[in-house]
Amino acid sequence: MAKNFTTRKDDYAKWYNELVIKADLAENSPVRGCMIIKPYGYAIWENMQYALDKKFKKTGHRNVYFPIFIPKSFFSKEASHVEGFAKECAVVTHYRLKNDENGEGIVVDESAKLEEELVVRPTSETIIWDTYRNWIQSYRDLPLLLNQWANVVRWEMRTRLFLRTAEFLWQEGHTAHATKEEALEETAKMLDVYADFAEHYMAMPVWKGRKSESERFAGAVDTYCIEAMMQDGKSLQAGTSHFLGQNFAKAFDVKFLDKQNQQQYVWASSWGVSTRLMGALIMAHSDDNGLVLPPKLAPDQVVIVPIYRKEEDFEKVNQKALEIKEELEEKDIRVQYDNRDTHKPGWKFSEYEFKGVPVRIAIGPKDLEKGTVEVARRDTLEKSFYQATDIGAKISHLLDNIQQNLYNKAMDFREERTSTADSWEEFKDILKNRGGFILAHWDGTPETEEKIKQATKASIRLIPFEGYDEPGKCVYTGNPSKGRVVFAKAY
RNA sequence: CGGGGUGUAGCGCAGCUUGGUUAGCGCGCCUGCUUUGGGAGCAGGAGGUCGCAGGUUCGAAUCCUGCCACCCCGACCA
Repeated sequence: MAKNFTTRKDDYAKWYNELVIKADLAENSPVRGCMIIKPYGYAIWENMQYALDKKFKKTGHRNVYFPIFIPKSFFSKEASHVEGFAKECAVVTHYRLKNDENGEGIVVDESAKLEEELVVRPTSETIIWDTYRNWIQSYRDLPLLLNQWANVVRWEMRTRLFLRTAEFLWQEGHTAHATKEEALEETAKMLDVYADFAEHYMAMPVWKGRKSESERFAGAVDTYCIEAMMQDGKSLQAGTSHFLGQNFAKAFDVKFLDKQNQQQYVWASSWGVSTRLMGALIMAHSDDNGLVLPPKLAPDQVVIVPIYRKEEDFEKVNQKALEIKEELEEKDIRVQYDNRDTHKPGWKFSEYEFKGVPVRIAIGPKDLEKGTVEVARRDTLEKSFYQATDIGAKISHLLDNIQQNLYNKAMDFREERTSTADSWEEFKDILKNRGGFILAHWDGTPETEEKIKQATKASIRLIPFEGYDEPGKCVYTGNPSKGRVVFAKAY
């Protein structure tokens, strides 16, 4: 049991904050709103990156890198895009510092003012589409399927580690296509990639759908998203994929000659996931004993702790532990053998439990006599003894089992906390007493959406692609509705 | 930017109301011995511009003024 650790029931927000700090994932930086991602947290992010990057490559994308600075004038070219991001942009205005003449230390050198101010990218559509103009002339240049891993800055008022920070890490895909159909297909395909990643790697079930007009990306024609339920019943947008139509092509004059020798504007998509996924991962599975990580993303899948009293015990235990480590590594299991004598076993147990290592193996003199090892799984906190023979296959199987169990648990939780509401009273009652997702009819107007949000703080998280399109009456106005949408309070 | 709160050792805090020896406590850290199957015990030790600046006073962590920083709750957002 972790010491001085807030429980979820006690204060969910505090539980999250403490978990991030105490599990050594990240900490606040000297710069307000920015975070320092620590080695353990970064290792998880690297595992996410690696898995996603493979999927991007497999679907035909290649990586590029565009500058962090964007000329201010680029931003004004797509009207709704500027409007969406203008309020949260950091701007570089000078390029030199100097010693203050009055001895007040280093100051900005006013004489070194930039001719054109540079915006620190909040997203890269503008600079990328300005460049695509030169890269695309013919239908033979299409499709152009590129992605970049980068940092972006959005000057947020209130921040929380991983969930919302002024600077965050992400990946942004930017694709160009000859036809609308192709661009739409790409938008849907990449959402599927995200959903697949969320479910199979993060062990986190997600809803797929489209955003309402008010939640749409600034500059997009349509925004698709995946939404996951956190353990407090709130929804977290885990990934977005945008159909940009010809908006950016027109703003940046990106045209190509088709087979009929006709000039046409290019069709576009963009899509991204960020370090926010770290927040999602933490809140999807962790418990009052600390972090719980799915084996596929855990930096260490197994930790081996040796138990001994005397030096001669250690030599024997150590030898066996090294054998087991090797057997596990042969099965491509990421394993850490912690034979430090600076910490006691009990301390190590607590430490790795708090850090969410999926499986712990303890080996002591008694195990050597019996030919066993003690195996503890983090997800259920169960301990059992395994015969040490063929340990690699057994643990490999156990890791698969844990991965699946985490998914099932998250899915059960989501199902249990998903309701349908057919009246306004019912809608309010569910939000107040149960929270979670509510499937309800909506008349399709931004006005109603806004009123519901004002009244309940719940917003439309997504409009499902399929399966919920039977007509009905809006839960708020009673006006005709084309189908149910998903309402929830959101991060 | 509105409302609330906090700045004292690496971290978490007490002390401030009612000014007065050398500023304390817990965790962590260092040394030694004993320990090691769920966060060890004992002994010794290191570590402080009390957020910053000014003022009141014989004397300020403590009282007064100004400033700064950070956190929480709102408005904005992936």
